[in-house]
Amino acid sequence: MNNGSHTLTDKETPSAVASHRIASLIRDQILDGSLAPGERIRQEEFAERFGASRIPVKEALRLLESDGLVTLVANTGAWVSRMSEEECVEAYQIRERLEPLLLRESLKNLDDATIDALDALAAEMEAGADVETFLRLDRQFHLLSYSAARTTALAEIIQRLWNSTQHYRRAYTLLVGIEHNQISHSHHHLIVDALRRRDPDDAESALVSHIRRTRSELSRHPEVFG
Amino acid sequence: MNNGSHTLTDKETPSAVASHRIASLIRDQILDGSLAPGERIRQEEFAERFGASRIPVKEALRLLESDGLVTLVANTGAWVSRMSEEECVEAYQIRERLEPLLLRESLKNLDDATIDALDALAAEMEAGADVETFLRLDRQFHLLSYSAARTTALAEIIQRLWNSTQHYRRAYTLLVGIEHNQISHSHHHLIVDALRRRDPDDAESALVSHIRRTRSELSRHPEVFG
DNA sequence: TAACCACCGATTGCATCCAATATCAACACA
DNA sequence: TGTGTTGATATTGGATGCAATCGGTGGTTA
Repeated sequence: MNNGSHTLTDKETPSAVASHRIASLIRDQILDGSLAPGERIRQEEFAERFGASRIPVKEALRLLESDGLVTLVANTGAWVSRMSEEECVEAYQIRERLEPLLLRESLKNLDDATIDALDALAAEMEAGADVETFLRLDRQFHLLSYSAARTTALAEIIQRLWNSTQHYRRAYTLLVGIEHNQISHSHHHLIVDALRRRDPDDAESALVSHIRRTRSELSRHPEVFG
Repeated sequence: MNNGSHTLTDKETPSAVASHRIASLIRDQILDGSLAPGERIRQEEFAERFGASRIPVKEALRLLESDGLVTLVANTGAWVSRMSEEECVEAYQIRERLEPLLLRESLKNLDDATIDALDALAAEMEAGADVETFLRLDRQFHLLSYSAARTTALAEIIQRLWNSTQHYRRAYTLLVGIEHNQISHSHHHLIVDALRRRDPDDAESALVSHIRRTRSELSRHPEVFG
C-alpha cells in the first residue's frame, strides 16, 4: 500500500507507474500531517506539482479513496477524508478484533532477535522524548511485532485502519502530551513478555487492552474531532 | 460498494459516473460466475462492450483491484483475481473475528420483525432446493442479520471478504452438494435463537462456529482451488 | 539439438483536447 | 429586504492519439 519505509506489506508496487508514485506521495503528505482532513485536493494543482498530467492524479485519488484517505465527490472534487468520532471508534473496534489475530499469526514465526528488538524499543520509548518520536517509536514497535506474519490481506486491512486514524491519533497525543500515555509502556512490556513466553492468548489479551485503552481515551477527548 | 440488489452498504454511489457503473457491471459478472478467476479482462474489449472509452474501464479496474477482485499488472493486463487455499483460509479467519462484531452491532438495533424474517429464511433453506437457491438464501440470511448495524466501515470490509471468496464458496457447494451442508441449518437456527433472546455473546459464538465450520470444510477440499 | 538474442505485435500508460456538471455571484422580483 | 433564478466560471469526467513496455516468435549460433 505504501512505498515509504514505514510499511507493513512490502508487496511490489510498481512505483515506476506514475499513478502509484503520485498516490504514495499524496498518502505520505496526509500521513505526516501536511495535508489535514478537510483540505481540498485539486487535480490540476497536484498534477503540475508532480510534473504530470491530470490523468494519473485522478487515478491516484481513486486509489486513495479506496484506502479511505480521500473522499471523492463526482464532478465536484476531492478532499482529505475527515472522520467523525463514531467512525474513529469503529476503526478501533475493528482493530481490537483484528490486530490480536495478526499478532498471533506473527508469533508463530517470530524469532528471539526480533523479540529482543521489541524489548529495546519499549525501553527506548520509556526514556521519553517529544511527541513525534513517541508516535514514531510506537508505530515501529507494533509494526515490528507484526512483521513475521504471513497473512497479507489481514496486514493490509490493519495498515489501512492505522492510516485512516493516524491524524486523530497524532492530534490526541499532541493534546494530552506523552506523559499522559505512560501507561502504554506497561502494555508494551506485557506484550513483549507474552511473546517471549510464546503465549498467544496472553499476547492477544494484552494487545486488546492496549487498543481498548486508546479507544476509550479518544472517546474522552471529542475535541480532537472538532 | 455494489449497486446490485444484494448489497450491504447502500451508500450513494454515483452510478451516473461511468467508471462506477462499469465497475459494478464487471463486479456482478465476477460474482455471478460468468467471469471466472484467472480470466483476462482486456480494457478495449470491455470498453466497446459497455459503449465507453478505455479510460473509465481502466478506473473501474483500479476500483475492483482495491476490492481484491481484480489483479492488475502494469503494462501487461488485468485478470480476475485467483485465490490460493491459504488466502481463502485467511479470509475466513478474518471473517471469524469480524462478523461476530458486526452481528453484535446489528443486534443493538434489530427489531422483532426482522428476526421473524430471519427465522422464515432459515426454515425456507431447510426446505431444500438447488445449489444456487441455497447460496442465495444463505447470503440473504446473513446480510439481513447484519442489516441493522450502523458500522459502515466494518460492513464494507466484510462485504469485500464475501465478494472475494464468493467463487470458491460456490465451487465448494457445487462440489459437495447442499445435502452435505445440512448442518448449516442448525447453525442458522442457533443464531436466530440467540438473537431472539438478545444475547450478543451467544449470537457471536454461534456465528463463530458457523464460519469456522465452513473454513475447515474448505480446507478439506483443496481441489476447489485447483 | 538446445539456448540465446533480436524483432514485432499486442496491450497498457499518459498527454492533450473537448464536453458536462457544480458552484457562486449578480440580478430581478415579490 | 429576502428569495428565487439565471448566467458565467471553475473544475472534473471522458474521448482520441501517441509513446512506452511486455510477451511471444523466429532465426542464429555454439
